[in-house]
Amino acid sequence: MAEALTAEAILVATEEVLRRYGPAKATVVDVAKALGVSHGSVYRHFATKAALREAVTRRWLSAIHEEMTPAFDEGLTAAETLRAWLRKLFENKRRSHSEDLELFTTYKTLVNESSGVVEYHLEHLVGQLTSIISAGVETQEFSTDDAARTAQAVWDATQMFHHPAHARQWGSPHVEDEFDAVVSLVVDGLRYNRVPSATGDA
Amino acid sequence: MAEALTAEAILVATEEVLRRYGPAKATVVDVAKALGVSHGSVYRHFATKAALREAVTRRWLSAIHEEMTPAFDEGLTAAETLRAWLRKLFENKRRSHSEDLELFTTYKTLVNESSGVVEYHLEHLVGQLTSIISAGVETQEFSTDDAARTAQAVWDATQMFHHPAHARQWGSPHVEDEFDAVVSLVVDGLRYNRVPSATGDA
DNA sequence: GGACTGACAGATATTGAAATCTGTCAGTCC
DNA sequence: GGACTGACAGATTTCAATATCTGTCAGTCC
Repeated sequence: MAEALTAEAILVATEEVLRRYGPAKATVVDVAKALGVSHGSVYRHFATKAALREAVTRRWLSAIHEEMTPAFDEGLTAAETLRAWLRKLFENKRRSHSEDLELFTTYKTLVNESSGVVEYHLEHLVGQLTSIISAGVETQEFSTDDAARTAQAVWDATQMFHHPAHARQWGSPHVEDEFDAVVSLVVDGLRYNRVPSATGDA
Repeated sequence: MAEALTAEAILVATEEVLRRYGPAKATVVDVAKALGVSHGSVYRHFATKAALREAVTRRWLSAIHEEMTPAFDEGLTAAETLRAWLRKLFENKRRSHSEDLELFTTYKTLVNESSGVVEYHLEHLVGQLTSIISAGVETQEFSTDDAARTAQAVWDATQMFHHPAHARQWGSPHVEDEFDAVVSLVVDGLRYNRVPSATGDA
């Protein structure tokens, strides 16, 4: 008798099937075939096809979490840490988009299917941003009375460079400059050493 | 004999047909039927179906241009003018999205079909932003060495509040707060009265 | 007895023949 | 003679039959 069928093995096989056939064509029967079992066996580990896909999505997103965990290098200012984090996120997205567009599209589809998982993922990343900003507030480099709210604002302001809806622009020769311009604008907005404006706005 | 068939009349009829049937079902034959002419007549004014749709798109976008022309009220600071302009854009988009989702979706489809028209539209709006920012630089309220580049950055940073890909979030109870947070962050980034940061970032 | 199979019902997707649409143009009508 | 028509060819879409897939479960096999 072969090794026992594990959830892990099913997830690996599902990823492979998704990669080969794409999200529209990948079936539970294909996954079972790839594993050399009947498709009924797959259902002993995952209640539905949707649950199986969601597990794959969760797996993929948690890899991003690890990859993105911010490095608080002692020699770096908060602005540098923030800039590096945003750049790493952008580079990762852009690379996976340009190097394997098909797979990128596949995961985009999966992610759209399970909004709950995405929400958690986004909260996690904004949480990482919050910790970077909080560290900057601690050293009086940044100023904000609500780090979480400001982190969300930084996230929102940089959507162009991580939200897949904007992926088409990632190939443009101007993106690089636009990224720098937006990040600079945002970092300037965060800075502490600012004299109160003479003409405050409502 | 009835009035002569004009391009204008065809555009109006096309808008109506698009509204009723949606972009997928609206045909040139439908437009001709609505006008009481043969579909061959429509082709005397528009070379292809795509050209007809593009003309409708152009018409719709230029209405937005007029609506968005910024009001340089003497009593307002540049920050207030900028904030008001961004808010008006957001409110318009949000309203047309919530009040007639079907029509909003229809125009989203049309816009995706003719990328050239959109590019011009975006350039026009960023141009309006540029004039607002330039005015702020003139009064020393804002600081930038390249108003056009900065305007593009402001546009990019506020994508969440005007790009249709983010429309789903416009219904969330948090959007209002997120809009304020992003705009405040951006306006802070633009301000002139800033002491050079002690620890500049690379 | 617990992991697995495979046949099954209802739901979903595929396919190809028939219908409709796009774009053209010779001909009709003031 | 210029605005318009309507029949036409090729491209696209629709629709219904057919095939495949999802999820279940009674039964098989160590």
